[in-house]
Amino acid sequence: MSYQTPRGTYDILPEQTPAWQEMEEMIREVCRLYRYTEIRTPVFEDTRVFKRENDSSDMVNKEMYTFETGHDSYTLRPEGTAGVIRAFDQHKFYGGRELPMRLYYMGPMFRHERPQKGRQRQFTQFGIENIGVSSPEIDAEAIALGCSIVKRMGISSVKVCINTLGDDASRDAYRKALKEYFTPHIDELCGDCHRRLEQNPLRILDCKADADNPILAGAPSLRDYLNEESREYFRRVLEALDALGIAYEIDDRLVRGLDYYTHTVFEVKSTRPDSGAQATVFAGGRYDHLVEYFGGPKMSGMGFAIGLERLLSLAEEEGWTPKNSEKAQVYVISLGEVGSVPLKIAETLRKEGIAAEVNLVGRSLKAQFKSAERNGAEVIVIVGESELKEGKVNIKNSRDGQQFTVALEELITKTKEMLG
RNA sequence: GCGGUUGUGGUGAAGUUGGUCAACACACUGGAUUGUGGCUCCAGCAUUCGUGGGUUCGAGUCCCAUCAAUCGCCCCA
Repeated sequence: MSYQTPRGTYDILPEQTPAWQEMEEMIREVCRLYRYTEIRTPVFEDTRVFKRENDSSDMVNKEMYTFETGHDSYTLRPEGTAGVIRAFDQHKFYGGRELPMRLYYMGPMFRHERPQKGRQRQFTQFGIENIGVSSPEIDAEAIALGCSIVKRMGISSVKVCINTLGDDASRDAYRKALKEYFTPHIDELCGDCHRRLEQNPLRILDCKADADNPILAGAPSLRDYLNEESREYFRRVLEALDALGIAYEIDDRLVRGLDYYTHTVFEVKSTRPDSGAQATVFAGGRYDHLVEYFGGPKMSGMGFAIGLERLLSLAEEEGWTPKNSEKAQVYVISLGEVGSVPLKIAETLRKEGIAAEVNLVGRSLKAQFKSAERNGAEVIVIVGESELKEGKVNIKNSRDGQQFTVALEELITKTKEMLG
C-alpha cells in the first residue's frame, strides 16, 4: 500500500528547508527589531473561538476543519488572530502589562478549500497583533514591518492597497445606506450578493461576479459616510505611511473578508502576472471588538498575516535563494584498512565547529571522491592505510587540488588553515 | 462547492489508426583504472504506464469511476 499527503498538504523536503529556515530566521529578526515577541497558541481551539455570531465569511462558515470529542467541538485554526486575542484575554494581559502588547505568531493554519496555486489546506502564516491601544501610527508601523519582510525576501513587485472602514458609527450609517441603495436593484445582483445584502452589504462592493455591474459603480461611497473622527484617523495613517516612505494606493472597494475589521484595512498584492489568482501576500487591519468578544475590556487591536508559502514562492520567482550552506566543510575518505580512525577524525573536527562528513558505507575510492564533491566539501581528508602506520594522513584542498601529508596532531590546524 | 487541463522510471520525456521486447537523454550504481575527483568506454537501472474496474483475441493507447496536481470561479494569506 502506498500513501501520499492529503489533498492540499505537502512535505517540505530537505532541498526546501534551508529556504524556509532562512525566511523564518529573517522574520524573527525583523520582529526583534520592531520589538514584537512570539506567542504560541494551540493549533486547535474551541470552535466558538473562530465561529462567532454574525460572521458571514466563507472561511468560518464553510472551510473549517471541525471535530467533536464527546460534547466538545474543536476546530483546527483557520487563522491566527482569534487564538491570540483569546490568549490575551485568558491571561488578562489587559491588566498589569504595558499596552499595546506586541505579539507575533508563526505556524500552520487549516482551511478546507479547493487547492490551487498559492492556496493549500494546510499552510503557514506569520502574523502580528498589536493589542490594547488604537493609534494610526501603530497601523502604519505594522504595515512597515510587513513591507520590511517582503523587501528582505528580495520582492519588489508588490503594491500596498489600503482603505478605511471607519468607526462603528460611520460603518453603521454606511451599511444602512448601502442596504437602501441595493434593495431596489436586488434582482440585478448575483446570488451571493443576495445573501450579502442581509449579512454584510459591504462585501457586495468587492464581489467578483458583479465587478462590472453598473449598479456597483453607482453605489454610495463609504467616504461620504465617514465621520470627522474616522477621516482624521485615516488621514493620520496615510501621513505616517508617507513619513515612512511606503507607497500605497487607496482602494475604496477594499473591505476584506473577515468581519471583525474597523478603520484601517489593507492588502499587499503581488503585481507579477504569474502569481495566479491568489496574489495577496499579506493583509490585515484594525479590529475594535475582538478583545471584548473574548471577555476582555473594550480594546482595539491591529494585525496582519503573511502567507509564507506565497511569500517564499514570490521571492523565488524574483530570484531569491537562501544563503544558508548545507555543505560539508570537510569530507573524510578511507583507503584500505584504517578501522575507525576516519570516524574519530570527523568527530574531532565537529568538536572544533567544522561540519564534517565521513564515508561510512564502504565505497570505492572514486565513489568517495565523487561523494565528497557532491557534498560540496572544501577540504578532503584521506586516511590511507600506509600513511596511517606512520601516524599521518593526507589533506587535500578541493579548490586548487593541492595535497599535503600531515601528522594526525597537525590535522586540525592544517584544516582550519585551508578553510580560511 | 463548480468548470477546464494533465498524470508513463529518481528527473525530462517518446510512444503513430489499440497489435510481441515500454525509445532517447540526464541522474544514479558498478566496472575499465586493487591509492585520488575530469573525460571516454562498457554494464546495470519501469514484471509496467496515478489507482480501481470495464470493452477487446489483445489497452500506456478506448470507456467509466476514483485519487492527485494545475488553471479559472469562489474564497483568502
